[in-house]
Amino acid sequence: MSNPVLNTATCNHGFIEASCTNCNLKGLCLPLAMDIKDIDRLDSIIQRSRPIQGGEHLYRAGEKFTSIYAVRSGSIKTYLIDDDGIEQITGFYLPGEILGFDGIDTNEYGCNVVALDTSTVCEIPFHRLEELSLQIPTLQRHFFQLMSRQIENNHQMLLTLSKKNAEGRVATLLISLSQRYSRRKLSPNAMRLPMSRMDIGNFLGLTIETVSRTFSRLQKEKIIEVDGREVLIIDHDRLNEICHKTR
Amino acid sequence: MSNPVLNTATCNHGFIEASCTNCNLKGLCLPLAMDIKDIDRLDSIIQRSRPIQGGEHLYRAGEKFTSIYAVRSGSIKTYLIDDDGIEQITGFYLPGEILGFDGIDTNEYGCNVVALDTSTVCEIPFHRLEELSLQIPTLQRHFFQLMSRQIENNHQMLLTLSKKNAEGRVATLLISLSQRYSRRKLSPNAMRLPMSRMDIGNFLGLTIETVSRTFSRLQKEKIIEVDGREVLIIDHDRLNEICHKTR
DNA sequence: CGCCCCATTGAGACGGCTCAACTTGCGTGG
DNA sequence: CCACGCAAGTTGAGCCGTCTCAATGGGGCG
Repeated sequence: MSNPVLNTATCNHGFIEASCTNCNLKGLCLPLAMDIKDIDRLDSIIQRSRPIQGGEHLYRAGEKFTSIYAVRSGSIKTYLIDDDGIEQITGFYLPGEILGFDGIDTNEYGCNVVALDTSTVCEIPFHRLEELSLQIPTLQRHFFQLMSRQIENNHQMLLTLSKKNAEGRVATLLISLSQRYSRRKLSPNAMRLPMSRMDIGNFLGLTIETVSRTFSRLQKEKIIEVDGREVLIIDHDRLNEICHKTR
Repeated sequence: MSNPVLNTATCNHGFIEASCTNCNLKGLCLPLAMDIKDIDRLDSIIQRSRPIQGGEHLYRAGEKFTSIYAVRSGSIKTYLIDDDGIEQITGFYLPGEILGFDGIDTNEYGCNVVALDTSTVCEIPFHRLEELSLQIPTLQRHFFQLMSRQIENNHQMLLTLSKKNAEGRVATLLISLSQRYSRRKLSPNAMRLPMSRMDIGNFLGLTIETVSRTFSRLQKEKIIEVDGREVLIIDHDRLNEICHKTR
């Protein structure tokens, strides 16, 4: 179970022993493109905690904003709750991805954050990150870039929700997940979805029935193979085309 | 025509004479909550240019990212173009609002930006703003906050597109515009829409016909009065309720 | 074994889209 | 000054994709 690379490993989610320097996500995550000695400074402010169980909340909308988080293992969703109880999932986060930016403005978290699987996260106290960003220009730059990327992703999502039909939306999600898996050197064609049909439907503005029917249709057309949460992408090219299907 | 407050005024869009210190948008815009001497430092890197005509582009997606922009007068829209030519308006920007954040990540602008009316903008070269942010902690903080706010706005927009019906979407846009007008001490109940029905439909994921019918219905129910682009909000409370109408 | 939850599938309803006709306002040119 | 064309908006009729409601299937767990 213990990782031979890490000399103080205590469990298979690797929290106590972790450091950015030997983290295999450092090429994706916050330390991207930083000097070794700067990574050590960043490392010293990062806190790693015990794993979060699936269904457990990391924090909720309205709580005082203190930290941003990097996903270390597992998977996480963020969601809004409207005045009258309508929920909207605003994103799924996989290892190496960073969340919590939406709390900076009001000093309260804007989203609810819950683990989909058993997950571990790195907590980065924002005020210390801010101080460090004043001292390390590449960190400040990188932080701006991460927020900018989130804005771009949201813009793409607006287009998806506004212009695409059910097939286009589902295909777009699958391609996005596939790309994010392959960035982590995992297979781009075989994946286990971390979220339920309910979550997919909520995220994409569809009912679970429509999501289910769409999966079935894509399977019948031999573009994907689906077995519950296991998805195989058979025909990547056609799936890419379907991403652009409009209403 | 010339503004008596500004001693070198040359036109009613006020570009050459402008400075943050005497700008009546400073309470909304980038200088928010900055010291006077820091505002002067910010001011010194900001460039003001000639007015942009309605329909004229400020920049296009793919061009090299150099600056962010604050709207000084008029109104501006940003939009994406998909691989196969589908356009999605990603935002409308009114005086005091800031755009261009989406270019930081890739060092290319992500959106196309075009003026809806004759407009003026303040151009803020990003690399100089970055340098200044390292020296002025409140500026760095404020910059983070502005990007965070954009992320939060986008999340709200995802909810709107994913969960609301046509009435809910149109009402949400009207309330948003109303709030932004009143922040500028303008009437929250009487406004002239800067964008066409086409733009509204594109932004909200509806056809122009549906937008038009929705305006007509809201008018028949005496919630608003519409005359082309002139809109009066008659019953603010009911319009607020309609914002939450789901599919 | 039986219960519950999640997913799938089918049948019918409905909101928004498509297509088309008509109106209105505005700029151009006779 | 009016005639004309053009762009933008409104309104109506019919269609289609997704939702709603309901029944069924399958896997995990007490």
